[in-house]
Amino acid sequence: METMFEPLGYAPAYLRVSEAIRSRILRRELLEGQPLPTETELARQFEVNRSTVREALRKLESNGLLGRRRGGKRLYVTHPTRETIGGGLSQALALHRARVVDVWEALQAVQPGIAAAAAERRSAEALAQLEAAAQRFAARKGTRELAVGNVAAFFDALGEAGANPVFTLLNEPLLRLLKPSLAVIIDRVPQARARIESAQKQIVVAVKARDAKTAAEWMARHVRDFRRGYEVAGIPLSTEVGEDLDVVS
Amino acid sequence: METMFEPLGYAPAYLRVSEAIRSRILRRELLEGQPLPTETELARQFEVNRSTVREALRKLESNGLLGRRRGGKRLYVTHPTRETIGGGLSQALALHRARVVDVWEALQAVQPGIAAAAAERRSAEALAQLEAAAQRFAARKGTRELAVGNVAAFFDALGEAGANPVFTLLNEPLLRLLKPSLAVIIDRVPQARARIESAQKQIVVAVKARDAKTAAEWMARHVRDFRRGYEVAGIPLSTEVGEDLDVVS
DNA sequence: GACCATCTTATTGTCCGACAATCCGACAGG
DNA sequence: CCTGTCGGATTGTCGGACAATAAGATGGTC
Repeated sequence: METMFEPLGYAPAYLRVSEAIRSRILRRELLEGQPLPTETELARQFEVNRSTVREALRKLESNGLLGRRRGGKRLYVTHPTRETIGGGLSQALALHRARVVDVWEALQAVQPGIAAAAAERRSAEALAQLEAAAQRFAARKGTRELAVGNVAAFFDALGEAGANPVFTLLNEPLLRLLKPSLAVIIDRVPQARARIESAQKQIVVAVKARDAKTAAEWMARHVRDFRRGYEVAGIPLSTEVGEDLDVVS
Repeated sequence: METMFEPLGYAPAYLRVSEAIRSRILRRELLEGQPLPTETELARQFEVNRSTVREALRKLESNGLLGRRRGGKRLYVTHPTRETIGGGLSQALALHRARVVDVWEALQAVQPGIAAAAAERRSAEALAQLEAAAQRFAARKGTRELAVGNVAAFFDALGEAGANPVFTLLNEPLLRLLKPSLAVIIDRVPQARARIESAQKQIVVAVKARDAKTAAEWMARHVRDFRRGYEVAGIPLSTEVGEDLDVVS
């Protein structure tokens, strides 16, 4: 027999509490930055034990809906940041055995669109950020790690310039996953830095001129270059992206 | 003054416990499907109180790294599902005030790539799934909600056919966010169903023929059609995608 | 042996009360 | 205005308790 009846949903108290808070945050009845009542107070209002409240809070905390100020004790209403999302998503992708070629393919699909959006809508400040990022990379100073960070910063700035939160949020996990292999490329492929630098320059010019088509084309070329980088560096495309096991909270 | 010193990091016990378990899951020392020791046992091993263990478990649970079987009591090691990720991401996008135009733009960027990947790599079963989804939509029966569900199922099947976990995971939240507005389109635009049906047919043909280029082109057209749908249906593109406030756990 | 009902035990969900560490805000002094 | 001090509030953690129920063992039936 097919499933005729759903199990009648009994939800444990800690879930109901976390749902209650979550829904008020989503409904914007609790605003970002606003401090949450103390645990004791919440326990009083929900008429449950403080331990139960704490379990609910831990859920919301790791969803990025609650957070605390640096070194602080109280919880504040927060919205999930790029980092929160990026951490969760890249963790999930690592577990699903995503390979560098998968991530690269996604990058190839997404980035030209992002570049186009950035060219169309970039503000003056966003453009400045983008130029700054490109220049920081072009300075060529610093370790491999720094260079990789600067590449990521360029993509981030571009995403930001597109003023599309979807792009901004999707960018982060992809870059995070590519970073390790990108570091290898920069190490092993002598001309990598120069090629990246020139691509960034072209993209900046196009974005500055609000030329979406050219921006997208250069970006497509740029991303294709990464793939050649993998080949030249001798990184098998089927390498699994490994989560770096860093703390995500 | 610039930040000269990092705060020396003290992590509360519940965080250290959850990190310890998380890292063993990511390292695949704990395998999917494997049952976790009981709370009491974990408390014994970590030498902390059971309440502390429980807080750690709640975190992992809402990260999708632990879950329980239907109606079950014990926790098992899990990998984050499409739904888990999709829930979190769409919630985040809703909070960041993503608008339908933002989501649409992302769809426009991603979907042609997905269609191309599907055409190149689709297995026989995946193709069958895709055809089934298209036929279910073409049947035209059922409510608006059912139709919307079938549209989403088509995109899902396509993502699956691409055999790229990145695409699979990115697809879900975008569709979830579009669903409500898509429902309005199907309601208000008489020719919507017919246009979707024909686009799906063309895409299926291209995927079947392993013709990546055509698949991508039709998909691009298909997505562009959605935008026209918004206009005809009188949905402002700047409408914020509203999270439906459904339980995500 | 395979299937089923029943019983026992183990485990989870929830509560209570307690206490040390420490963050917060106020307040006084240079 | 910055710095040092102080009391109170709040969090992190602990131990112990108990009801509800899922999981596993037991034994009977075909």
